[in-house]
Amino acid sequence: MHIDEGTALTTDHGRAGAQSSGPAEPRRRPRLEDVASALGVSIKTVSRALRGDPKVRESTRQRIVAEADRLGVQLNDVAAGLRRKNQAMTTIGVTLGDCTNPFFAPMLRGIHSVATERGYLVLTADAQNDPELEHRAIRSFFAHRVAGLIIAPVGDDLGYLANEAAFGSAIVFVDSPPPGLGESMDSVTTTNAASTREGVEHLLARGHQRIGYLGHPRRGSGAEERWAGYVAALEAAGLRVDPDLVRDELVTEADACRAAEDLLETARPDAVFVDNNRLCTGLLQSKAFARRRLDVVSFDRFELAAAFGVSVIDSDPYDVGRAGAKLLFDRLADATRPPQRLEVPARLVVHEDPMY
Amino acid sequence: MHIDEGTALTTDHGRAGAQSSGPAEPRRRPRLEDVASALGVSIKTVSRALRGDPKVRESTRQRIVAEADRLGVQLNDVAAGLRRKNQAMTTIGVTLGDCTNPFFAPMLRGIHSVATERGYLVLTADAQNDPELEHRAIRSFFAHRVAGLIIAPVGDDLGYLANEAAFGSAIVFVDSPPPGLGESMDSVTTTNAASTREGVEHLLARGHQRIGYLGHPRRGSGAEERWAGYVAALEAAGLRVDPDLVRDELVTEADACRAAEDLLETARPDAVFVDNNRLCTGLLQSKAFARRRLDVVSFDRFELAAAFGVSVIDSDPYDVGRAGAKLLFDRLADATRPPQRLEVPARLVVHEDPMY
DNA sequence: CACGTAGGTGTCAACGTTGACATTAGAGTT
DNA sequence: AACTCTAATGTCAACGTTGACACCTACGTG
Repeated sequence: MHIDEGTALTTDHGRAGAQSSGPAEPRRRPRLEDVASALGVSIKTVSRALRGDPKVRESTRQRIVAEADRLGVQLNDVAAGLRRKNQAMTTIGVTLGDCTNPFFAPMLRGIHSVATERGYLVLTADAQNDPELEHRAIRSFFAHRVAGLIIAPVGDDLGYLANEAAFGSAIVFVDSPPPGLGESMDSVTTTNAASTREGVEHLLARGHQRIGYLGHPRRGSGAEERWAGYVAALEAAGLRVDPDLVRDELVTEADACRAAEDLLETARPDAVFVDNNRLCTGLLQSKAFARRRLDVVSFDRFELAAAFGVSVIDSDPYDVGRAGAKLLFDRLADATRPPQRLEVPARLVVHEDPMY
Repeated sequence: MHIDEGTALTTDHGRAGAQSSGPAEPRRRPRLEDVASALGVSIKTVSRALRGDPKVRESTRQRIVAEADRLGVQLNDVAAGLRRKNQAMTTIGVTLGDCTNPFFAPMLRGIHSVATERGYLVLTADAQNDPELEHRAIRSFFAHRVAGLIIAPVGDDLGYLANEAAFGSAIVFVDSPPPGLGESMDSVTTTNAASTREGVEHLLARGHQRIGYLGHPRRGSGAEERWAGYVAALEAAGLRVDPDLVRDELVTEADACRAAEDLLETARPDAVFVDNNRLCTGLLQSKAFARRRLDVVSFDRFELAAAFGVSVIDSDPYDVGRAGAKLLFDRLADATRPPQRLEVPARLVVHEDPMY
């Protein structure tokens, strides 16, 4: 690629030695100094002007901004980062246990929205449900000197983070509280137990007595709390938990699909509560469900729940994301305040089967 | 800030100076120098050892790695970035037109997978279908000195990127070719026309003649090509395009839902082709569809397509992501090669309505 | 008029790392 | 013994920015 004079646009600041044989020598990015020398001011003044420091005469500021625009000069965040306390970049890291979970996309959007407001960028990592990948991603994030971290954890011991927090990095957990870190960190979870109970009570109120349960492993992600909500609802209604109606330790959609075939065939529930959206979509894809549609309540929203008439317990993931990000920036602003544990309320969204 | 001797590591890192009045003074992160002085070698040697430079005696390397581990020293990517050509970080940026589109999550995973292999991190931005946000995100990315950029564009003139490419940044477009940049950049798209034609022919083969069309605006995202595929299939079958069967300029799910109500009620198609997944989920949520389920083929996969018996044209987004990321790193490795336009083949995945 | 004050601007030395080049020690060669 | 060669290590000056602090001017104020 040969860069000819016309490429310039904002202006041409071609590096003179045009007869250089080799091709594609990339141009050097313009820096503060280019503006400074063009205008006969110091680099420092340019720096100040571009960052909106008020200690610059308005007329100077305008000249500088104009020239910077003309040259296409933009502050180098990397260099600026190096100068900051802790060398922190204006970047936050987000690790997702599984980025294809439909819960996470809107959550990420919530995080983005807050980060953008504050002028931060978002690094993402997809742990693919593997604690080892999660750990590696987090290490990389710190090597990049993120200002903070939002973690939807998959590992069950993140003790190694305690270290990092001591270096001034803010850390917030979303979706599930900090495994292996006691109460010492900020987190955003949702009303797992109460909302599950509400969901199961909804099914009871519709006259169902035999309510199946599909759940993921009890550790992490509030699975215990959701289970507790299920138990509580049944007990309050004077019903016993029937182990035949329960399938847990399910992880993938395929697990849930298989479990659903089995559950619906053998235990014949009137209705089913599902502990998260991934498992619910598994259920919906089972032949047994297609044959005999029954009332379902799922934790977590998913696309098309309405079209299936599946009621969901929706802990608005966008809000979870925003709340998590806000918590992060608050902690960044004040490292001393006590750890916060936020609970975003989840609400039951009832959907009727559109096919009656 | 007072750095005390015991700063050590993975273990108990009580910040000793307990009597310090102000709380939470973060410790200083250990650096190469800490290892160097602990071992009586130069910083440079530590740098070499930690980066795997072979010009270090094996025994020295081991001592250094061990000590670095003990102290929790990790290379500072920010500082290293500053030293690199173009000050590029080991980071790539990804802008998504709409991060909640189910197409993008697996694509992002594909990008992550390649980036991780190469030791790069991924910055994401969500343009929310707003060209202005897209532009701002891209500017921020460059301020952070990303090595390269993967763009699923929403804006219809990204001419401002030409500049950046000249500074040595690699840029790849996914999903839709570079608007306003001619043929000058790498891109990954899919077989829009051919696969659409295949999808429509599938509907024709099932005996349908009146095939509705729901589509998004013709500019961008291969909408034109998809439309062309629809037209070609009909014409090949000796059918005319009936304008009553076509609804386009649809953007949101709600648009599609409304359009579907109208289309199904008034024009009474036998089957429908939908131009993307977002619109398809809109269709599926319409009352008209719930009442009268008909054969549907949609471009782009979405969760639960199988459960609805909707056939999809699946341009495996994971592969698109991987291909895009590979293109990016290839360009980073060789800026001079001619721009590549990759087409990932999309294949028709037929699903039968599970309810018969 | 000496003196403080505030508003602009500049100088200098970092930040943590690495490229270029210098140095040293030891082994091998004549 | 004088030499070359190589492997291993070190020194120094960047990279582009900003914090700390110095300076200079103009403008009160007593």
